Amino acid sequence: MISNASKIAIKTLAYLAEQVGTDNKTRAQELAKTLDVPKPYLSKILQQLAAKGFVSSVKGPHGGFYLTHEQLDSTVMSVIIEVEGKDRFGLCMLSFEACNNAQPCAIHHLVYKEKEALRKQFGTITIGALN
Amino acid sequence: MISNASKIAIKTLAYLAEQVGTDNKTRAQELAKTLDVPKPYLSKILQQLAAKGFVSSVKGPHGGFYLTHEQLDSTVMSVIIEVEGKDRFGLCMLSFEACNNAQPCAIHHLVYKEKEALRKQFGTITIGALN
DNA sequence: GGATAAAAAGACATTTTACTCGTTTAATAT
DNA sequence: ATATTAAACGAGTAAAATGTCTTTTTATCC
Repeated sequence: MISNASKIAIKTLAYLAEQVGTDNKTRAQELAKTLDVPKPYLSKILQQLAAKGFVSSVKGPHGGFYLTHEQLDSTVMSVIIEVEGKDRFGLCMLSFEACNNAQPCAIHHLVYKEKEALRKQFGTITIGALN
Repeated sequence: MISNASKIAIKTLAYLAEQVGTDNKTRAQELAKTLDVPKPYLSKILQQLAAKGFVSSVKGPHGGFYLTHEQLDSTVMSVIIEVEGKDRFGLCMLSFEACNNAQPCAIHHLVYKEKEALRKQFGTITIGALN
């Protein structure tokens, strides 16, 4: 229901959230091993997230990735949207432009409650609140 | 949340369901135009569905696609699974093998209710009950 | 300042999904 | 029977998602 890149992003940020306070940075190498995802792909995603301020990083010896307290407050939804470039949960499941309660697609009434609920959940929960 | 092929399949079957009783077959040409989807792609999907008995077809002049009364009873879920080859809604959103209430992933408790609800909706609703 | 460690950057490869096209097969009407 | 119509089949193309590799930059330690 979300892309692989989103999954990796969420897993990684959830893991880094647990490390906040320990004054530890975590290398991409280690993250990849711990989370069992390909390191180069993970790195690419982390770069994108770092560029947009969702995660912090330092280069060089003893460098790595970490989260500030402020970064714990990003919502999971904002992370997904950054990674995927769009809000899957806001779109009509059959891709009708103007699908709504008044002009519903064939499955609108079947799914809109759940879709809205997921949207609200992801829009409310923060990285820091995971786990 | 579902593939484009699934969307096309659902739209098409929903449309054909409306035609049941009129003794009309609908050509791929016409379906493509009405539903505004590429005809060759639609044809391919319909072939797959026809091979598995989700839709009926006749070749030649005045041929086309149609649904029998029995075919109205296929669930939307079974159509999605046929087209996509898997059940997206049954899988963990973070792709953890053994994700469940006892051993939840980082977002399990955030989404499992909605995921189960969608699964139930799609598993219950039939093509004939759409619209 | 030089060696080293680690992220950043960007080009490249693979896989999956989406979509197209040309030919064959089968049904119908005449 | 033959022409016509429309689905079936199969190969091929395009785009997006996924994943890899190499080089460059930056920070740190000595």
